[in-house]
Amino acid sequence: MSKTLQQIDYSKETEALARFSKALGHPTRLIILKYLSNQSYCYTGDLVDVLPLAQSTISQHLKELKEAGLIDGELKPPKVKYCINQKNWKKASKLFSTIFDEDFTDFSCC
Amino acid sequence: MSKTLQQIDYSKETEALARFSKALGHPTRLIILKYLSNQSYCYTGDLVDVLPLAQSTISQHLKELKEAGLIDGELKPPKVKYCINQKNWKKASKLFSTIFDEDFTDFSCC
DNA sequence: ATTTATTATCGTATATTTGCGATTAACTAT
DNA sequence: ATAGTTAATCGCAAATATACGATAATAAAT
Repeated sequence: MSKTLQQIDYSKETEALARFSKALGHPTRLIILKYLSNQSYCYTGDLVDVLPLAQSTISQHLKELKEAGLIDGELKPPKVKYCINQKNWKKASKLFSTIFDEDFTDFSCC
Repeated sequence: MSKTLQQIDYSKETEALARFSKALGHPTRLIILKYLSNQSYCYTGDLVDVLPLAQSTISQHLKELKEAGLIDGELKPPKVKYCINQKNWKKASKLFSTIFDEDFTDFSCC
């Protein structure tokens, strides 16, 4: 009686929220986003100067944030200028709001 | 010139937010939390009935949510009654709010 | 003491993530 | 054309995550 599996069809919203959450699920990436918000934009090299991680590692984290849609990269040769993707950031914000809404989970319980 | 590494000392808040995010970073766990919020509580078996996943897999996801502090489990032999951990849920809510605050990232950019 | 019901844990396989150094690619400037 | 600067990608290793079936644990009820 194996409960076959793979693919479960999650809703678009669930998929999206999981994606965003996963991207936020590493301290380094949170630091990057925080830095990015303070500076409004930054280059890869700025982060390499700030973080005690190899350039390749930081580049990888940036890639993940970009693939999750949370940041954009713009070519400014020979640099790359990163900034937060406002559209998706708002989308993420809304999705997290629904989760943490009062009536999502305000129960007397256990 | 290796940028030694491991351990980076992230702030408590960053660690906590990463932890919560990671726990939310899988669709199945979001479904579980959603279910849990609709029912206010549930047993493992309820989820096994609902989700197309093996009992052991679901138990594992519950464990992760529990270890992240997002849910509590109470023994009601032979069942286990799960519910959302309101205290940590609020904590998570606040942490995510700080991230998605207006002034965290509302810039003209790129 | 045995059986039943429920759930956690173990062992395993596979996939993904995280990190590194080395290399390549892209574009400037000489 | 060559050299310089910056960042992405490749290849690798180690750790973690995700799924499963099988087994163990827990407590109730017979």
